[in-house]
Amino acid sequence: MKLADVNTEERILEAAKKVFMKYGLYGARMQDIADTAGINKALLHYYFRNKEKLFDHVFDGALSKYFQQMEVFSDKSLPLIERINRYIDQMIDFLTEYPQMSIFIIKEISTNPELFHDKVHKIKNHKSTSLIAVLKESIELKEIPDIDPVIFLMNLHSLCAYPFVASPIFKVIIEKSKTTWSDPNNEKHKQSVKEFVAFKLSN
Amino acid sequence: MKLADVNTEERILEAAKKVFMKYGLYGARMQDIADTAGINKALLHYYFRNKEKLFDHVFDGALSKYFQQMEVFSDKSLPLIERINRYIDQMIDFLTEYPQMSIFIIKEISTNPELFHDKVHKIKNHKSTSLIAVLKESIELKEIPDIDPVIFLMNLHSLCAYPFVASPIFKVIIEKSKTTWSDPNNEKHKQSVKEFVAFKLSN
DNA sequence: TATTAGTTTAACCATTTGGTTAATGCAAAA
DNA sequence: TTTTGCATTAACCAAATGGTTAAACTAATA
Repeated sequence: MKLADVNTEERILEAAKKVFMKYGLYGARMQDIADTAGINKALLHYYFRNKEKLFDHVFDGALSKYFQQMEVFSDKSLPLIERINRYIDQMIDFLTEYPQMSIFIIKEISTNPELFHDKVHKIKNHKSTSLIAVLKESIELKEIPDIDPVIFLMNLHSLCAYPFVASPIFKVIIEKSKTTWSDPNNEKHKQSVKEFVAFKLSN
Repeated sequence: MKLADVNTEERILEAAKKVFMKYGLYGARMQDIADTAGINKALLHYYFRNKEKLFDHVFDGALSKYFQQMEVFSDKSLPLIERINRYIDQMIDFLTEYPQMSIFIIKEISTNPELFHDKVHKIKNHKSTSLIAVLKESIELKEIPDIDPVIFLMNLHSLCAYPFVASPIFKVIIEKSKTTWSDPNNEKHKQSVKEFVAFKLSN
């Protein structure tokens, strides 16, 4: 394969990301993707065969990157709270760079829940589950208070991700309340999540 | 207008809700909506003129209901923490009844951010802003600690809404961690959010 | 019973859609 | 230079799409 090929394929993928992220699988138009990539529409089929396969490619990549942010939970060289704080830093930085990523995943899961179930089992580096196991273990060892690991996990994810997901709603609320608010405020965001962690996990 | 008319219009709206919530404005098909409602497709145009107007009707309704959950923030007969706790109870109950509601709003905002900006200014019962004002006032009166009202608001909404938004992701994580988790767990959810509030707002 | 007004239907329309096909272009190898 | 294999293009296709139209239906009124 020549350099031009790599270029065309990548251009298609970048364009597809943009269009699928905005319109979803069913709302996106192949001609739009071709226009965005600056290529002839037939090339989409030449390189990716059909709309669904192109979407799969994009969605699988997004899922993979998303779950990668949770791998730090398995890093046994770090104490528990440090792993969680690393996750907070990492996830918030990741979502700052790709603000639409969470929304995209959530959107498509909402439309095709069964499909998601299949896909997520194909992700090999699936370390997202380990936080619950690690929390359970630490609870048994009395290193942390007896909390509900599932609730903690949900709260942690919620605090990290939802401000990005609901960003336009918050902007309007803030605007209407005549509050000045500089955007982005990652350090404040990270700090507030870490405070929550400290509150829940300190003896 | 006869009863049959009210019936047809309502049937269309219920069907449109289902289809728009799943596929969004651009992914939804008018024939699908008609099939779901059990009517002839031309009736969609007879009653709602075109796809966009039908969508507007559904989306405006959703937005309105969503923001209604925040009206309790303005209830001056209640102390601050009670208002917030009422909001927590209310919002979580609301999202339990309409689990797709947040996702729907977030999805459509993500696709059409400008449109949302216009629409949200038309909502009359717009009391969502008042929590920030109330928090500021209470901070000045030294009734609560000096917190960042915007961060607090974002965290509050995050903790309430995101578990519903990301429900399929959590289900997979929980399943993979071999944890038993009974669904729905509203009381635990509410309690954990209220604990957060108490943590942030107690002197 | 005939008329009227509103509701519903089936057929139709122009455009769009995802995908196919054959010809052409391009670069590398023989 | 010719051949080969891959990449790209423009035209095409059948079906789907949102929307329109006129006829038929229905119930209420005169």
